[in-house]
Amino acid sequence: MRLNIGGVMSVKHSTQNKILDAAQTLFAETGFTDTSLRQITSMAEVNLASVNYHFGSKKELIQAVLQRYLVVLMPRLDQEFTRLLAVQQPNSLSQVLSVFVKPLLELNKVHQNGARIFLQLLGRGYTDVQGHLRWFFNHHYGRVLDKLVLLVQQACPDLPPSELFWRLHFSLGTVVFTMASNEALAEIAEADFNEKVDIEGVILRLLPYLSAAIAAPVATVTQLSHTAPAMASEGR
Amino acid sequence: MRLNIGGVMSVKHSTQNKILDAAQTLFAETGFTDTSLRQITSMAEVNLASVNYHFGSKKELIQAVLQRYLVVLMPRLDQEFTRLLAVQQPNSLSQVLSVFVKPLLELNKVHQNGARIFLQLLGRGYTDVQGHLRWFFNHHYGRVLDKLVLLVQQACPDLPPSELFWRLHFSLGTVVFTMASNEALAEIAEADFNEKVDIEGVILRLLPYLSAAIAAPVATVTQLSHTAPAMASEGR
DNA sequence: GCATGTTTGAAATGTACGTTTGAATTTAAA
DNA sequence: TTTAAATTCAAACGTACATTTCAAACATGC
Repeated sequence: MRLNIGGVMSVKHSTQNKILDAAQTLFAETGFTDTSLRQITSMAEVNLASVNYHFGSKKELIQAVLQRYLVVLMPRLDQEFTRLLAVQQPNSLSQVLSVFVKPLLELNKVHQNGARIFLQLLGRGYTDVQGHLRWFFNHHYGRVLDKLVLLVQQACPDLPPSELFWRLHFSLGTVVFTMASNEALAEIAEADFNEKVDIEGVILRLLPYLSAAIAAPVATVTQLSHTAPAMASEGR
Repeated sequence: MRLNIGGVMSVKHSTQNKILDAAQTLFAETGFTDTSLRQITSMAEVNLASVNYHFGSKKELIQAVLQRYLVVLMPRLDQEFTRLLAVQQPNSLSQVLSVFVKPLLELNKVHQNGARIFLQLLGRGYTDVQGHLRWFFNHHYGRVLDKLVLLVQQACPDLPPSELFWRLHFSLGTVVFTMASNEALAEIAEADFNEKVDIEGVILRLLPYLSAAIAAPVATVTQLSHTAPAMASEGR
């Protein structure tokens, strides 16, 4: 297993990269388990065995596809979070969420449509039952996300920690699902509203939605009992 | 293929129902494609061939699993929507969203933990690439959801239709993703916050979040250009 | 230009899947 | 009790999959 540095063939069109390019496209479209190595290698026009030769297994190929983007994105995000944490005044929620925009869109430099593809892959990673991906992600990048939680906590001091936990996961769901079904949604939007929406358009639509959602007033017991017959153990 | 009405064996423990019960559990946990008929039939303690005998194919089994809940839920929702549409004053957004709570929780009468299982299945149906499910759903229940769109439109008259389209799908993502990963989330919540949360608790936490999100102020061009370098074609 | 390590190629291996088959068994009506 | 239909059962079928194998082709350093 060699890395082909300075070989006659450019790194861009090496077998490894042809595999990664085909894999990310098919993974984003169809999901990890529903994409076979045969589809990948035939789209990449390489031999079936080369996947196992270069990456070891399908599992490791999936991780390699994600790593291409994560090694660019996460340090950028970490840097932004650290910067925001350093300022004296706590940042507003929309300020905090806005720092995602640039680093995400810069993934387009990693690969054409990199931002869209990465977010779709992220969606697949969470909804396909890829246990190893959850571990992989938390193990490598858990620290970075802790900073995000801290920032949101500072922006919404009235939000109980458990409520914040749920709302951040609600928000993750919003993003991840939107990106997983991005293709279908964009098609409908164009057909019904004659509105061409790219990944940047979607991200910018998400920001005010998520800002308002995360900072929403916490429901009180009396409010809730108006709308539902029984109550969960709220006042613990 | 017979229907076993009034036989000596109660309908509840008929082969068909044993299959449906095992299938819904495994489908909700692992997804449709990642659950094999062999897993289902061995959990249900029935013969492998009985799935194809009673349901025809795996595809039709998936639809039958969902139908058990949809035939109960959708008429109830339709009734609630129609009622709200009949009143003179437009309803508030939280009023509109609240009508989901009761019908959803009544799915617990269909089966133990029916509400949770149904919502998990719904999530799987949207994230697994089951094209036939999208068709099946729209074909049978598209009319009901049109009423929901109308209600939200009345509750948020300032929201442009295309923005409402996106926000409703964002919200669908929130719900669907939350339910798909409900198990993991509930575990973390209990470990980190010593907080036992059932499906009702999650639904009630979702309501204020979604209300605020859908009704969020629409970002203006000037607001957006502060947070991002380039602009999508917003003022179409 | 030879030798060595790297990469590709075609074929085969073993496993798991959805589905089908046909005989055996159970059920319920006559 | 007889009889015909409905259901269950074990086994097999054909297909698709990830992975392995090993020989051929290739590149690279001496």
